[in-house]
This record gives sequence, structure tokens and C-alpha cells, in this order.
Amino acid sequence: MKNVLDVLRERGYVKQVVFEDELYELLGKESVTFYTGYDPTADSLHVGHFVTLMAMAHMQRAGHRPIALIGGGTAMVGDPSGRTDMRSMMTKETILHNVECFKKQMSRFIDFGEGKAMIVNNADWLYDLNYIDFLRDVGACFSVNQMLTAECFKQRLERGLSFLEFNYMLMQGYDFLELNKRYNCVLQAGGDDQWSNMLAGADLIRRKVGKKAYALTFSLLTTSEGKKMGKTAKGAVWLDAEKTSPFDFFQYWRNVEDDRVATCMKLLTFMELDEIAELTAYKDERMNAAKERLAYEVTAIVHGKDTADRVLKEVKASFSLDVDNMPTVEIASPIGIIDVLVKSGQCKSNGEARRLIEGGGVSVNETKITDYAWTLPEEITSKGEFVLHKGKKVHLRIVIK
RNA sequence: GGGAGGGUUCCCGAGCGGCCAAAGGGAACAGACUGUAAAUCUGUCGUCUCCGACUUCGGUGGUUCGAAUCCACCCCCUCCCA
Repeated sequence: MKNVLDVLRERGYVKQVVFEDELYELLGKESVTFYTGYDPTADSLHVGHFVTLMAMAHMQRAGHRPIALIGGGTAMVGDPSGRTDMRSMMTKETILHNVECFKKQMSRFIDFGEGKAMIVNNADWLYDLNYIDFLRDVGACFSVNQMLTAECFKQRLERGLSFLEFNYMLMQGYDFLELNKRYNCVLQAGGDDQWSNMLAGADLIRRKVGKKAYALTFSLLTTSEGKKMGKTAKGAVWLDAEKTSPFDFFQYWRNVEDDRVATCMKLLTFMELDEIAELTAYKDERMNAAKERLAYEVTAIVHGKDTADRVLKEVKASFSLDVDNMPTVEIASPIGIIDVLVKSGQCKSNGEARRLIEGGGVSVNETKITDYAWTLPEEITSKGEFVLHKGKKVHLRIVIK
């Protein structure tokens, strides 16, 4: 069987590796227990987490044992990595709620069957730590001088860093040590922004128990301009269907930039590499087929095949104006066009709707609406439904209740 | 604890008594061009009963005909000294 590190490299997951050759050998000869941590800072996982979950899934398929660590304890401290300001503190209740949400979502991607994988919460060992004991035991192993040179604190050293957050690194390091002791976990994987935190843990294990530990970071999903992917007008792209509808989720991937398609396919689907190469070899409108495939595959993994099938049908109907199968929104007795736009959720306020119409972005049944005082004519109200277009990407069937 | 500088609309960031719903950039949405792409150009981007009105510039109270702009107190942040 292929070494999983090769698989991950080919697909473009791997960014940095500690003791690369040794780790490669280890992964090639035995089942390795590894972990990736997720801080429950929201009530749903998002696209950024998804990349690492996929990497975990690949590793699990290669026979290794993943531990999904949910940072119920570390979330109480807040990770300063990549942040320009302090995170707002979350209450224990919120964190607890988020932990539950994460657990539910993760089981869709990772098989948590007996002995195959585990899900643990670092609150189990962090909440009850004794300050003095912890300082003597773990704090003594860290050099402030060294910590200050870490990349993850650089930005914050210019803008301010609280002692609370400064301790995050120790917490994460301690997690790795704890997992190493409890489950013989020898590898930590995670987003590249976690590099210094991961090294801290590997170092701590070496110093405390004299064993080798490894770290591996994954590339973050970025746009061609290097910005983090997964943000839209409505905020992050969530994996929770309630927060980002499967339709919107699908459309997000359907609309990625051309030169991101191959990357996304490699990182977010299980598609074979040669198939990906084939599909993305074009530089013209044939890319659209690849994008549709990407969107379908990702949606199927996140929301299930049935949902992906349904959404694909809806999307196709929507763009080919096949009224019977288009996404439909029911609204109660709309008066004018502004009312329709707001009630259907396409505009946040009347003013926004008005401006959109003035800008020429709205059509009803193929007729562009130019007057915001426009009201539904008799032939539409008697029929009880019509097609609403917002821009060229939103096509809805509106049914009047 | 002492001294200095700050908190502005989604983000960055101007403004420093009226001409401010507040420059500029980014993000976003829409229009043109296209391939439901990128780049480019254009428009919009607080709310409303929209040629007018209303609510915003950390909080609370003042001064003033009039405050994001001045004063007082409070909260938060940064830097220097201890």
C-alpha cells in the first residue's frame, strides 16, 4: 500500500513536516495514532476545518488511527495564532454547546467505530489542572525567549498579547503530551497556522517522557490572491445545513475561481488524481463541468449523496429556468416587488431592494423591473406564482401563499 | 502606579465645532464584457412612509443655536517608565 504521506503530498495537503524521513518510515510500517485539534469557537465547523477533516479521513483510510480533539478547555483560553486582536471570551455554557455540535458533525466524516478513531475533549484534563503543579511540571519546560520568536505571536507582539493567550501554546503542548501518555499518540496534524503550537507539544513530549513525537501541517485553502477561502457576504461557509444551506454550499464551490478547481478537488474530495487532471485541463468554458463536479462531490461528502443529487437538480433547473424543479420560496401576500425581494430573503431591507432594482438587477418572468413601485399584475396573482431573478446567479420560483 | 497615544459605519482607515450618513481602500452586491471564472470598467453599499425624515462615530452626562469633532467622569486598548 502507498505511504499515506505520499498520498497527502500528491494531493497538496502537506505544508510542513517534522522529522520527515522518520515519520515517513513510521507511517509506512505501522498504524499510527495521530490527532488534530479543533477549538469550539462556533456552533458549527466550517470549510477551514473541513480540509483537515479530509486529511484525517485519508489517513484513516490508510490504516492510521485519528483522534479528533475538541478544545473545550483551550477554547477557554483562546488561540492567538493568526489573530490581530484578542478573541472575545466565551462562557463555559457556549463552549459546551459548541462541543456537542462539533461532535455531531465530525462523525459524518470520520468513522468513530470501535478502535478506529476517537473523539476527546481536552476539558477533561485541562479544567482541573492545578496552577502551581502545572507551572512546575510544564511551565518549566518552556522558554519565554523561544516562545517570543514563534511566528504565531509575531503579529500580536506588535499589537498586544494578553498573558492568558500567551499560555495557549502551553495548553496545546500539554494536550499532545496527555494524548501521548493516554493513547500513545505520536503525531499531531493541523492547519499550518498551528505549526509553532505543534512543535511546542512535540518538544514537550521529548522533554517529559523522552519519546519522539511528530508534527505535520496542512496547507490552508486560499484564493489565488492568498486570502483564506470560505468567507462570503453572509459570513463563513458552514458545514451545518441550517447555517449554510446545501444549495448555497453547492453554489459556493460551483463558483470558485478557475485556477482553484484542481486544488479544491484534491483537498476536498476523494476523486482520483488522474480524473482531476483530466477534468481541469481546460482553460475555457469546459471548466464549468469540472466546477459542477467539484460542487457535487463536496456537497455529497458534507451533506450526503441524496442531498447533493437534489441540489444538483435544483441548480440545473434554476439556471435552465425549468420552473417545476427550481428552488421555491413561499411568501405571504406580497404587494410590490420590494416586498417580494425582502420577504424572499434576497434583500435585507427595503432600501437595499430599492437600490437593487434601480441598479437593474431584478427581473420577474424574464422582464426586467425598473420601477421599484412595480406591483404584481393580475395575471401573476391569479396564477399564484412567478419566477424571480436577482442578478444572473439567483433564480427562484416564488409561490404566493 | 507615572507618562503618552487611541476607540469612527462589515474590515482597514481619514475626519477633529456647521459644507458629515461621515474621504480613501478592501470585502460584498448589481450592470457591461464572459464561461454561474478571472481581469477590467461602471453603479450601489445606516434605516425609513426615500427629492424629505430618522438613528449612528466606546459609554454616560455637560458646553453650544449646532458636536464624531470641545469639557467631565467611566469602560476598553496600545506604547514608554516602574
